[in-house]
Amino acid sequence: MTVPPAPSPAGGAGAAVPDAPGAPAARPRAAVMEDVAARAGVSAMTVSRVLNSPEKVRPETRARVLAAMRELDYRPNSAARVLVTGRSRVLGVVSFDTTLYGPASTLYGIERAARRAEHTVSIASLSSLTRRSVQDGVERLRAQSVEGIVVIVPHRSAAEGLRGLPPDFPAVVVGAGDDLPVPVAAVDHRAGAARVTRHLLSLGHATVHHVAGPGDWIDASERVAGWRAVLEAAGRPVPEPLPGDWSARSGYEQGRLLAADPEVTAVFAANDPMALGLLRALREAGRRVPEEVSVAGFDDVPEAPFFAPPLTSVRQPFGEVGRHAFQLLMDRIAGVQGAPRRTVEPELVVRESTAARPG
Amino acid sequence: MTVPPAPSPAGGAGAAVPDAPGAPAARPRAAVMEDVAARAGVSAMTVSRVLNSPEKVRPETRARVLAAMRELDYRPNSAARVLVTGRSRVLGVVSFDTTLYGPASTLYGIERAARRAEHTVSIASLSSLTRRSVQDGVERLRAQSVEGIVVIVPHRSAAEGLRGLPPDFPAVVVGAGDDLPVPVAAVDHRAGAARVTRHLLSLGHATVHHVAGPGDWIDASERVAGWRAVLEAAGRPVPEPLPGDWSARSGYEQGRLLAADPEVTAVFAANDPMALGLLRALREAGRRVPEEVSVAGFDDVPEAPFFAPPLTSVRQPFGEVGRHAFQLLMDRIAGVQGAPRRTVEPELVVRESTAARPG
DNA sequence: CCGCCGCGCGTTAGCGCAAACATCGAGGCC
DNA sequence: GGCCTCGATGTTTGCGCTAACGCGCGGCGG
Repeated sequence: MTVPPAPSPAGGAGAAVPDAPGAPAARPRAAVMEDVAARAGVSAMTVSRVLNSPEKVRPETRARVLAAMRELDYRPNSAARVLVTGRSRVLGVVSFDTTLYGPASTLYGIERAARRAEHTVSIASLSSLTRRSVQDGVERLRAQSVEGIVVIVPHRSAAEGLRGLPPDFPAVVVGAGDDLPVPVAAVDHRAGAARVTRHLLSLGHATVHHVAGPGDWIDASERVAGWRAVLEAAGRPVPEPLPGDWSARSGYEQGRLLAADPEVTAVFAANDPMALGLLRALREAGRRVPEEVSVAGFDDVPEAPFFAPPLTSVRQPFGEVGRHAFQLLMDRIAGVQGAPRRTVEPELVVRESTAARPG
Repeated sequence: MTVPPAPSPAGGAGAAVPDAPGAPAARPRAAVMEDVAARAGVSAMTVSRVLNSPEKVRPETRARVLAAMRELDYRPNSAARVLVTGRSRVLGVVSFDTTLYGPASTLYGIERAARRAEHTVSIASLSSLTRRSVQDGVERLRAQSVEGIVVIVPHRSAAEGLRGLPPDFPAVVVGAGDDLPVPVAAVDHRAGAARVTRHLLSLGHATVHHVAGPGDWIDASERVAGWRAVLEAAGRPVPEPLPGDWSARSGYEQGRLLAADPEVTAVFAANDPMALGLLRALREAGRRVPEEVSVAGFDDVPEAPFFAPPLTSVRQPFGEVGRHAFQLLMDRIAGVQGAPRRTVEPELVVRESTAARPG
């Protein structure tokens, strides 16, 4: 590819043409704006304009410049541009474990939204859930000159870690508490939990047991709150929620306890992996689902329809949350004040793991 | 030019002290090196040295400078630094769907390794698997001045999309074919598939059926190859592999076909979600696992031990692969030539979904 | 007592780009 | 037809930082 090496004897200048015909060439320095300008016979400023406000350049000139860019395989130096404009078009995402379905999906949604808006995403994952660790993650990203940050850490530590942030630094939180001075994009976990609990009650169950997520995760406590509210409103006994850690294993362990209690006819697990563990424990204990015990989860992971039995769950629109988070962040960067909250409703998906109460 | 607009009547200096006591303060411009220098009573160069080669600055001076930094909440402008040094300490990761367990885990491994080496990670996900799309992802990252790129796209399109890359651009591929001119970090899928196939044969099965991943995914074809090789070496019939798309649904659909065939006593699914679908199909068809049919998966997702029954699978050390990818990339950036290949062996994890052949 | 060395710090220059202003020619207007 | 406008391009400047070199001063050998 690429046209002749020498731009011109007159325009001499020529810094670096990619593939010199002669020798093996010791890494020809990448073309810069000046090189393009020389080749197109214009000034560097015109090249810059072609990039940033093409309508201000006569079509003919523009074409010459674009051709020169192509020929030299020119790519703008983002560092220089950021230095002078102060805008990096990069945003940071702080997350805990991007291996979990929820965070991974949200991250994915953010990234897609960012891509559409011609931004890129840098990530910082945390090795622990402490105030310090969150601060550190934010710091790592700020050091990279990101324009703003999305924090996907639905954990108390996020709120704490964010307190120190300068109030004008653009940050958005996904799914965290309501006492924060930053915009929040969230799923209404409380409504989702309420919905699934009501569903179970409507099937005739006297009450619903709950295997909760870790208490310091905000999602987890919201789900507990939604579940509890429905039980209380219905005047049903509220069993002590059993603590889990989101893992299938913890669901399994709590499931063994629950399976031993013949009173238990309906269990709501705070996420799908725990529900899966629960299903295994019940099966091992010889308690049939849903004939003897109904089980519901939360998240609606893609595999939920294939559990044994297919799992009733609450579908979280992670992609949408990601988009909202991105949009809130862009608004914030654009100078919109305040701490708005965009909440989306999750959807109950009823499958075969829940059924009428036995007897 | 330069030098303080108002260095000091006293120690006054102050370009931008974060919290001016007076008015609401219209966003006090962030402190720059010159501000720190003024406050510490040194030149900007000394401030720079404190950051980059502290041993060249007398401890006393260094302490003054550090104090000034803290007082001004100074943070170096990365764009300026990148502009002048040419090094960004950012690397890019191109991935397809970071929602899938494998890519997500690998990304996570890379990010952890990068963090330890004080690098950050930018991501670019692809909306489709085509040569163009991969090129585009790479391009987006290059435009951000990343120092190198890891491509987690174990798909034919990755190889194609990478061909156009300048040979000296640092790039590393995770788990893709061996005809690439770039370093590769991979799991030995072939060995893993062979291992699980041998395991099934050793249980007395006459042959092993296979639900494969999409043919254009390199992992998928490697697994087919490993499975096929073992069957052929053992002189067993090689059934036509059934095509899946990695999803539980596709495993389910192929499982319905397999369940209808009484000859089928052992099935190896190319990943765990498909194995899960398979399990459901067999269950629905009344074929018991493992008594009548043995099922094995690949990946060993954290939930696999809680499937019904707990799934025999092949554990992929994604974290290790991520670390290798990062290391290869760093070597490459440091100038190491060649296209080395770091392969890790996956491990067979036997659980209850596989058992001796019936009868 | 002179010259040399090297430590510790300062000065200069320039990375690549875009904002702000300058320039220049072609019309339009009365 | 002089003057003003306006569109298209050029020139200057500086974003914040670090590489490269310069300089003064104290110590040390002869």
